[in-house]
Amino acid sequence: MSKPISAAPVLEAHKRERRKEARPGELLEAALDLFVEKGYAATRAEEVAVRAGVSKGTLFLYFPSKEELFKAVVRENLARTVSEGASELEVFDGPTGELLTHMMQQWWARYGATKASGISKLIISEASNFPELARFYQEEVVVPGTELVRRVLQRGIDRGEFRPVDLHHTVHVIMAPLIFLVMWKHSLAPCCGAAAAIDPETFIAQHADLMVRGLLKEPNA
Amino acid sequence: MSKPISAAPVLEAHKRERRKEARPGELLEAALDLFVEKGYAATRAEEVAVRAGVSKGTLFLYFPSKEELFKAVVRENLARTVSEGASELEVFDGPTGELLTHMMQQWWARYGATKASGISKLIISEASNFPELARFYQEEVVVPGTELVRRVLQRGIDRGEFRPVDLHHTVHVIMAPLIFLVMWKHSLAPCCGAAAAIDPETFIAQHADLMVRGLLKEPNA
Amino acid sequence: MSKPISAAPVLEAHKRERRKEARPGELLEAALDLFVEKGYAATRAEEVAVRAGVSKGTLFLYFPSKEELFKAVVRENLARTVSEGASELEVFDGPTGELLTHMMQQWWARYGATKASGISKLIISEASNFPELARFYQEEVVVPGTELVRRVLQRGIDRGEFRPVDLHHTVHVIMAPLIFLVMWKHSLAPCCGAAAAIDPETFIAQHADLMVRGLLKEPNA
Amino acid sequence: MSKPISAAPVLEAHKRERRKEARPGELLEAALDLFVEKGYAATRAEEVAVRAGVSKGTLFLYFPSKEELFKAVVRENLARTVSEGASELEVFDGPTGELLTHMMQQWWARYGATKASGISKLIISEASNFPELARFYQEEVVVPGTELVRRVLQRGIDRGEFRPVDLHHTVHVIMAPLIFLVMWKHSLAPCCGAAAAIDPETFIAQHADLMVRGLLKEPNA
DNA sequence: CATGAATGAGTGTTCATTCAT
DNA sequence: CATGAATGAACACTCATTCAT
Repeated sequence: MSKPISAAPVLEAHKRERRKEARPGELLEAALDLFVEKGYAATRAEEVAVRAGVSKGTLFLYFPSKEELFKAVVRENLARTVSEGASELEVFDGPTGELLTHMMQQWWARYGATKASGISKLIISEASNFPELARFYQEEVVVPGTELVRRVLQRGIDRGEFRPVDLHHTVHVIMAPLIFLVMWKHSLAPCCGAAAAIDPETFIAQHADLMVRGLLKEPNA
Repeated sequence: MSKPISAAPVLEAHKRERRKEARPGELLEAALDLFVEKGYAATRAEEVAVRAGVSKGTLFLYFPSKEELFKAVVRENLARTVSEGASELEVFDGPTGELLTHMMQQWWARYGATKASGISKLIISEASNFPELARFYQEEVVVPGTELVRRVLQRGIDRGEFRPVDLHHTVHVIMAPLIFLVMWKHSLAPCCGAAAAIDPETFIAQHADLMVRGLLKEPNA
Repeated sequence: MSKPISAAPVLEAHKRERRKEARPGELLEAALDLFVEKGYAATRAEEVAVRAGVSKGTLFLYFPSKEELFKAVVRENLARTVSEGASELEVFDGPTGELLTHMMQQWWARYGATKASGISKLIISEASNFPELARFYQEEVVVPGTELVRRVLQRGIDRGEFRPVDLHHTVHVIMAPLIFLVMWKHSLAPCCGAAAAIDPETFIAQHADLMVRGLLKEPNA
Repeated sequence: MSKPISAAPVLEAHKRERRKEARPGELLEAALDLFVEKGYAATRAEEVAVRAGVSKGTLFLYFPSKEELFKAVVRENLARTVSEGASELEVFDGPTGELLTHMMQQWWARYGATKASGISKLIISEASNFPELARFYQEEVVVPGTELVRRVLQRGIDRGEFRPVDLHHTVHVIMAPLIFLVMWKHSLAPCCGAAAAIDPETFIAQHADLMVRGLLKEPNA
């Protein structure tokens, strides 16, 4: 009952730190982790707060509702994605097949391999519950992404490297395995044994190789 | 079969001629629809019951819990998928490129285009919350499916039609756009405008064409 | 730890009684009690449920929200009030002073003295938080009530018993002490000592006497 | 008073020339407004602080809790009310009917019409949740107020102007419409259309006229 | 067997109150 | 003294599950 006269630093767990600037970011990161890991519904607001090192109340200090938090997570992580690869296209000077291969590898390295790729899985999983977000994703990510690939294909055709193809569907055929890879990584990959494991780099290399061979006018090499 | 001559209310009999043995099936169908459309968490047990035309209590008479209902939905629909295409491979006698193309088209017609494809979306969306199901799906669907494709590829290589390739990853590259198509159909497709719409048959045709061209030793014809 | 082999009737508290018909009424009554006693905000939904002998969930089975419960309580109890005194006016044949006195006494006996009068206090206390209800009360209770009194005054004037007066304000002057009585009963009365207590019947008698004397052309008797 | 010749930001000084001693008063005023307008529970502490132009923390620097703030608001405003009309009675020399009428008009002008009258509404609305305040109000306001009116009535009777009446209840009958007027002003008045509006001065004049006529021995004039 | 009224643990959200700065 | 970021107890409401009928 009597306090020990120990001089030990009793550093309290709850420091009530004050750092308004950092909080939203910390919360968004925690939320991204949990939403990706467990899905929107299975993630409790308090969990997010705790993982971010704050109390439940603090979460609602920065985001008016769980739904808004979710939307913020999506917007935050999509912003980075958009228009990163566009610059590659402009400066590249080699054969289009190499450009296409390079861009796919870059996409994986810069997005697919990162935690942020979880939001693609998230959007697709929760699309029906958040149609507004689905449309947002469609317009802000899918459309620009498709457009980018379309321009690469057009470049190949214009330069006489690629056969003329149904641009619209070919674009999706090129992107589909990339999206698949992200979905896989965030769903079945953690559950399936090492035997069935997919190595992303090899997978993309193989996909790129097949695509380019299929597109080239003269697949001689 | 013969009507009783009693004056008792006979109206009821007509309204519900539902055979009781069909109950579980009707519940599973209703559940599949709703789980696919809204996800596991966002689907309420009562909704399923109502759509199946029974009361809430009846649902729990056949399935001990919502979770078990979910698992049953998955197991039920997985059964249909497995081992349908195997027979095609045995009897087919033409070039492997045509076989591959044919099998992809059949897969879409018999599975992808049906409501049952929703369980692929379901599994992938809920994998982290139901790892047991994910593993089940992996073993019962993914592994046999990949095995099937692998054998087709092997056939092409053995017959000297296809180049020798990294079988493991090529198999996934071939399947990825199919899975993508299913996910797309059950997530973003309902939200995106007609302009960005994907026509499954064309998409698969284009995919198959590119794959086969990429695989063939002599892609002349 | 071991159960006694007593044969005593263990009648369980939670009988899970099934009586859908009665529930809304029971809940409304419990809610009326508590809202009147503690106000809208200070009354917890679960309290209402418990007092009605059901669980929290059951309350929301019958009323979609606490606010709707509140509105239902108001509507339920106001329905009785309206248009009860109208009939008196039609059949009465004596002097208008007596009619007025009689109606005031009846109003107290049939409404003021009952638990339902608490909703008048409720409305007035919560008017700013439920403007919709305030308007409802204004239109459904205040307006018809004033109209009734106005007709009584007009009768007195038409028959040459009362002086011609400012009808609009006189009506309110007549009703004000009645409303006051209800407010008093549900606010300060429970707190003030017996010395300051107001006897409703005497209060109304005195009020009626003064009013009638003030209205009569020839206050001789 | 003289500006420093420094180049330092001087803008701040102008914006907030608020003297610190005035804080509690400003908080009480803001609180009175909000409590009257929205009730105790529906008024958030931060709202009060914001309206008073200070931060949330400052409020709790001056008042240990929301409840104490509420009590302070009541006590503060009750002080003004008490013992204002007593002096009138002493010096007035005319007929008691005129005195009574005059006092009622004065009460409205000096209390009823002011924001302070809101506390009467407040007390009555929250009496059950703050019985201590109710008793306080009863003793400090109601009892002295009643006593004052009683003395006026007694004066009228003693001077042979008024009939002998039941003093206790008559006093309340006289005060009731005044209290009603205050309640009305702070509850239904803001919601009801102009048609049903009550003009306080006319209302009080009519009430006074009827009272005096009802009390006078010879209501001839 | 089937029903649907009833339950209560669980979750999102609010807000009075605290305290490091 | 003043601030406002942080807290956490409290409450409205949901929904899977139970069980008397």
